[in-house]
Amino acid sequence: MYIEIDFNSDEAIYVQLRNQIFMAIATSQIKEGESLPSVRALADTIGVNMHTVNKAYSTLRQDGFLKVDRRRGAVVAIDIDKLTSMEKMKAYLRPLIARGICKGLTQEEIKELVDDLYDELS
Amino acid sequence: MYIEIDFNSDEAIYVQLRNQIFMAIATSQIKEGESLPSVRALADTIGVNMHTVNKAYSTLRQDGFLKVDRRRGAVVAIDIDKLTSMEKMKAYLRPLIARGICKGLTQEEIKELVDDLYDELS
DNA sequence: CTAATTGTTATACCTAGAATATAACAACCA
DNA sequence: TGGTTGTTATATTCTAGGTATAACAATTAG
Repeated sequence: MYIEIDFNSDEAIYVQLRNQIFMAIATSQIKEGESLPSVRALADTIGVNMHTVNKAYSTLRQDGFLKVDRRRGAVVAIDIDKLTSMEKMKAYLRPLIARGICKGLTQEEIKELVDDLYDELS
Repeated sequence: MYIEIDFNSDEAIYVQLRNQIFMAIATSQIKEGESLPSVRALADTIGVNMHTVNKAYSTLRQDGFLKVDRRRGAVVAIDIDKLTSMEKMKAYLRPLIARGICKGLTQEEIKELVDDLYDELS
């Protein structure tokens, strides 16, 4: 798993980490049932504190992307709840779409971006 | 202009404010060339500090949504730069799409959400 | 059995950002 | 002239992010 953190970004490290894990799962670099590195190991390789990685893992567990097993560590286990996922996605999307409309982006242009990203990420 | 702030949200007030102004412009509640309330007036009506509103206005100006005129205040003036807008949108969208793919959302389902939101916001 | 590693929790500390509170400035307008 | 505009400056409080140790029970490897 290739993780790259931008320490000069205004985005929190644990958020960057979370997003990269999203992308790794989406692109099947990590698959359902496979284990992620231990919090200490990953923290060591990317050069951050153990608790920063733990926070990323904890939020991923809470949002239904991981399950933590004593013997296997953090295992990818997606909790599929389409209704909730759609609602969350809609809430996240709303201000972005509004921003795009203000900037004159058309419905088709935005959906082309979705197509591009969907291809890039799966 | 109807602004509603959730003081218990983990989202910064100036970000909520920015997003609601996006939505107000997208839905034509405020139109190109029209003025927004003064920083002091808006701060007073929603019950926050003047600088919080000023920060929202400043970022909107910097991102090309407003222009500030001494005599007319903050005026809606969209700086259209489609290439930059598309790139920004793509960067914002990427982790969201990745998250959706992980949760099993299909390309069509995501584009339906875009359709719904585009209708809702224009 | 022992030693090392696992996730987890707790505590303490530092820093940066968010928000508030005043205050002042020049420019504008009634 | 007096009030309002956007803007800037300074100071304070509070919270979140990140780091640093430390300890715990459970598991695993030697």
